[in-house]
Amino acid sequence: MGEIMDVRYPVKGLYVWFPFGFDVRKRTYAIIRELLDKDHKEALFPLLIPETEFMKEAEHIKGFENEVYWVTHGGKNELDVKLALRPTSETAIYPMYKVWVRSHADLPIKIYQIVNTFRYETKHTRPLIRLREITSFKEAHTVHATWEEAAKQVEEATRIYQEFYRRLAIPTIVSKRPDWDKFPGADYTMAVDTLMPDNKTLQIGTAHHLGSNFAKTFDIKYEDLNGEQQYAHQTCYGISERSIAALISIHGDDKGLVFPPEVAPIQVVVIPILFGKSEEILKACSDVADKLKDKGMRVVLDDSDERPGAKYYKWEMKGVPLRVEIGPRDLKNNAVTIVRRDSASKETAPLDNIIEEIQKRFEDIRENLFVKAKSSLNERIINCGSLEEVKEKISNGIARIPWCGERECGLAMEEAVGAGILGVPEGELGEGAGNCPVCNKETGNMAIMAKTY
RNA sequence: GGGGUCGUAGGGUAGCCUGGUCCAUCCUUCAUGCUUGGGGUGCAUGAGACCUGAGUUCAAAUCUCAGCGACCCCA
Repeated sequence: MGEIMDVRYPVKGLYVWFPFGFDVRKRTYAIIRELLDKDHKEALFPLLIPETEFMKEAEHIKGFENEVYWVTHGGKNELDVKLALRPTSETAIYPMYKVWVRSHADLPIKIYQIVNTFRYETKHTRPLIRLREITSFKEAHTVHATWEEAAKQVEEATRIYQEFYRRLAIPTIVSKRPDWDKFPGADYTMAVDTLMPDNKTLQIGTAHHLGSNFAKTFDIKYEDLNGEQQYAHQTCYGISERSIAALISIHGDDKGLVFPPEVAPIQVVVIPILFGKSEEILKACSDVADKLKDKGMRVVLDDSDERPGAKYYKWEMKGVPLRVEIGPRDLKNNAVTIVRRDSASKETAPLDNIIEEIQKRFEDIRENLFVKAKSSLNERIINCGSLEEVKEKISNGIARIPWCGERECGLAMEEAVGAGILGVPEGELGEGAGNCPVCNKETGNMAIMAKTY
């Protein structure tokens, strides 16, 4: 973490991206952009939202009004209409959607933006996870003709997010949030969670079906094929720098950062092993570095005069996926020594074939990181038969337990355990057989519970 | 929401209880030179700090109050 953010900024909940961390952010967000750009357009809406728009949707207001920052003055003059710093952009975007949407031919609209948002968090703030300025909020807002199309888009959103996280080698669980935990103003919320090393889950993506709730308050209507005015149906879905919190925490180890090659600011470090002065070895090292750079790899040649061991620690801490060492022994064999950050394995590879040797390992590393993280997550999903058992084991991971789906039962479960219900996960994880621990009704739904960030 | 602990160089700390011995300790870091070189080389020299404000006092890193900030526990 010390490499990524500077936590010394003198305002609570605001942090500074170091250039190194920003580099990781840039490469991470390039992936989400790549995935979204296939089917979305990127746009940019204002940071300031007039109170008159912000206060239109009752549920939405209830959900956010306690954490809104207000701009009340322009210079010394008090503003007639206060301006909110967006806590999220529905109320900035939807007045424009009202203007933009006229006919069924205008639909669907799929727009995203990557912006900062502000929330006056009263709980403990932490870098990348709970912020007063979310610096990297990727929010998408879509408009559709029908509820069903919007529902499909929510599915598409969670699919995109899972693909995104797979690229980062982060395993995820997708579940439908319980009704009491959905986005304010939504019909329902799908959430993407992952499990952190301390056994708490981190919500790293959400997708909300807004129905026509916002369309009604913001008067977003289209003329259908029959010439009738219809309310539009909407979705929104978001990802933040929590994705980077997960990236760092899940792969990192006691030696420091570990990055999948795709997002690593430095992918290869070349370290010469010198005895006395050796032009020959330095030359071989810079040749290798140049060769890799020509292939577009991000390479550093560390020819500083620290001892090799000191360099190893330094670059390991920075999460460089591969280290290439060249010493007299290697040179004699026309070879290099390649050390992997993810597995610490030390291998000898032929110098002539260096590019392929490196590329092959990049792919292995991403795969290995994902497999490792996935099995670590799976090992910490604990099947439980009773609430007592959940309570006992919840600090060891994610508890899986039957739940009838009723609100009263769910709230009672959360109360009894002192942890949240994430929801009923998609796929096998959410399917099973048993009895709800509260009402004892038979059910095929398995809920997951966890301590959350 | 409630309770608690804390703030000393870039990072980690000693000193605070019992005010003066402190132009503030040690480790790390950084700079320079020599030395060294397949997992944190050694030596020398040097650089760098008492969160902010008010108060008590002859005297404040140390005591009091407030602000800002950090961390922990409980709901």
